[in-house]
Amino acid sequence: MDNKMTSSSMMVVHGGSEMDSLLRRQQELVIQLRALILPALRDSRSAGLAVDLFDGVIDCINGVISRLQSITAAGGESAAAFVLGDVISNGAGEGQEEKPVISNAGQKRRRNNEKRSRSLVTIVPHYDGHHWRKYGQKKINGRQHARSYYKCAYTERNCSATKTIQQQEHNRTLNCEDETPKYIVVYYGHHSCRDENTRNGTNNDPCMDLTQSGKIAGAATDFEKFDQGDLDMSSLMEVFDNPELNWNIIC
DNA sequence: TTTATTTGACCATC
DNA sequence: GATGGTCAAATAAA
Repeated sequence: MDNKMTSSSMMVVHGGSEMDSLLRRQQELVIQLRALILPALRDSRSAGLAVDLFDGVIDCINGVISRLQSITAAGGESAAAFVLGDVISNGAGEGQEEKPVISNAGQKRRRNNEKRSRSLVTIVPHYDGHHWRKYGQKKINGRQHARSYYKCAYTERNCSATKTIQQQEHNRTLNCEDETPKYIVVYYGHHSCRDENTRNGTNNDPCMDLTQSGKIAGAATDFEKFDQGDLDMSSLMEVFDNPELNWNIIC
């Protein structure tokens, strides 16, 4: 995937911050690959398996980053300032500081950022293997595009997972000159509906049912763009190598 | 008729 | 008071 990765393991001892950046880069690439592959998986079982695998890889990377942080902190070396599990640190928070919410009182309150699981930038924000229902849209102060709010379509299963999608603004000063719209997707909470199916020993995950519903939050148009038949690695690499797609996450 | 989306209002937090 | 997150009625689409 990235040739730079092959030599990264040699930098652990003396290059903590460099290792950080390499790991972050690896994590970004995995997340991008996840966003690319999931739309092409028509079979819901395959999509579910792919989500599990990708999440497992991402979690492993997070674990390594966490270990590395603790090592560099103990050694007095300044670790790179990034948020674990958050690919686009600072940017994903929309300028908000990560402050814990103390009170649980009241139905409507600002989101508890501690619930945030992960975030990413993708050109296919609706394809993450889950079935979402849009429940709101808000114009965010200082933002060109409105933010959309989604929750898991299976809230009757006590699934509390939510996500927000916001189109990323063009920033030509930072080498983002392509016209392909990108979206910042921030995930919150946890898919308990998925756990339920896992416990039952089935793969019939309603969250993963990408093919049966044609109304997955604006998915149809995006799916047509990316459903080009079976994937093969050579063509996949061509996509990544395509400068027009500009796979840089942090712009 | 059912289901999903839109949108204004409400509420919590800053 | 400003802002962001959520609710719920109205509306649109299948």
